Amino acid sequence: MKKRVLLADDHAFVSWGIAKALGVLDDVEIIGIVPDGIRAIIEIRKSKPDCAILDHNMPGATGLEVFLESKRWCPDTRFVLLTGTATAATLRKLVEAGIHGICLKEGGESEFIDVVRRVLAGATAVSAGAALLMKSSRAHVQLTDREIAVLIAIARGQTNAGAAEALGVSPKTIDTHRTNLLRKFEVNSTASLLLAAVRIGLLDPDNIR
Amino acid sequence: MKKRVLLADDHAFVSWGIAKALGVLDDVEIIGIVPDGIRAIIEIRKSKPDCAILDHNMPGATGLEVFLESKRWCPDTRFVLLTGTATAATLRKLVEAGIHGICLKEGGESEFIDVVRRVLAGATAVSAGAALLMKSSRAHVQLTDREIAVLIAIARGQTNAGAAEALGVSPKTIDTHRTNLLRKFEVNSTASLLLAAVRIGLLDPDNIR
DNA sequence: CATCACATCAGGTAATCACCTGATTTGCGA
DNA sequence: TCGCAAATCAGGTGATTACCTGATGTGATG
Repeated sequence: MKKRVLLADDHAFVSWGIAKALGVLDDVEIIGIVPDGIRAIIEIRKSKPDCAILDHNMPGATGLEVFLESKRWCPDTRFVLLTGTATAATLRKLVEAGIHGICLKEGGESEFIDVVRRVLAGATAVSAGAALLMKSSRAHVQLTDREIAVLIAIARGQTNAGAAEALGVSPKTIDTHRTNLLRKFEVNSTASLLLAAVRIGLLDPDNIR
Repeated sequence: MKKRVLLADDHAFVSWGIAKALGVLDDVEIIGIVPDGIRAIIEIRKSKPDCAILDHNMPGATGLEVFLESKRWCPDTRFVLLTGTATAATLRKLVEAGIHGICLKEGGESEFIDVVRRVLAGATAVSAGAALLMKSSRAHVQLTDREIAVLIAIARGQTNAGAAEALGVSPKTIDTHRTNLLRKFEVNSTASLLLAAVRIGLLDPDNIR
């Protein structure tokens, strides 16, 4: 009985490469290839594959989102994230969420095959590059829920007053959070604050509003 | 005589896929694979390949930069850009600079092979997806040199006064440029301005300072 | 040569931010 | 129960931004 594997990557070229790479594993059968997060969630829930290979940056939903949603419906499916652009923060979230395998595209195809093989065998596997990235990244800024909410409001172009109304608090509260954010990020303007938040993967410029 | 081809992509997994895809072309020989823009420039200049396949987002130098630098030394080398993340503005710059082939990773491997084949035959080729992206992108904001300089100063966290000193003009001039930038981007805060600039690929959050 | 975009700068006003001290409440873990 | 972090808010001050009108010089373009 072959392992049924689903691929999700918005770059068809990469999907093709993944399929080609998995060709060397003779107990693997590709049962589907989808180009975005939404279809990944739908397809995983429908076909309940033994394993899903997910990209992180996809239209519709990120690999992390696909995993969090899908594991509730398919607890037996094993998940491998294969990404080229994830930040250390994202990788940590994935590990905390209990993903089975992580692999960077920086690593070659043999590293990837190795991770998939181990995950299919029931283990968890993190490629060397991904492990290094998580370890080496400097202590990242830790924000509270409220601070993140304020950050997003600011990213939307809201003033203190606007954000206050949106969050149902006093403008002075927003002011406090804003000042705390500036302190945490060690910057001196809201403009730099947003740039710093984008840099560490906390904000996605394409995904505001 | 086989065509000598060089690959440049920071994701070894993708390079592997490219090499695998090019395997179907029996007149192609991969003479090297490099993981960043700097080494791409060095290697192209040294080995003068018949063709170079370049990623756009690489450490060291972008595909565009590699092309601009390399074509001066190797006018006979043909260049193909294969990217997953380029903005329409970047693609337009590449076309203007006279690159021979452009292909998106969204397209499958057959599309890529097709582009490479045509470029090797002496033609120029732009994949369907890339052509669509360049056409469909909304009229992008056109900034003057000075506005870009001010934008970068702001991104560095400078105030009007600081930027004025850095650029050797009056703070009032910075104020004017800033206001014009807000108008051009149709936003109402400097914070949103920077986010918008990042979104269209004008600012790289990882590359400030 | 007239026009137009670009860059420069001034003066002014209202809004907003940046930063401070200080205080209260809530909930969680030692 | 004793902190302690998080979230809430006030009052205040000075810096900075946002936006306006208007002016000048310059270089390109038709």
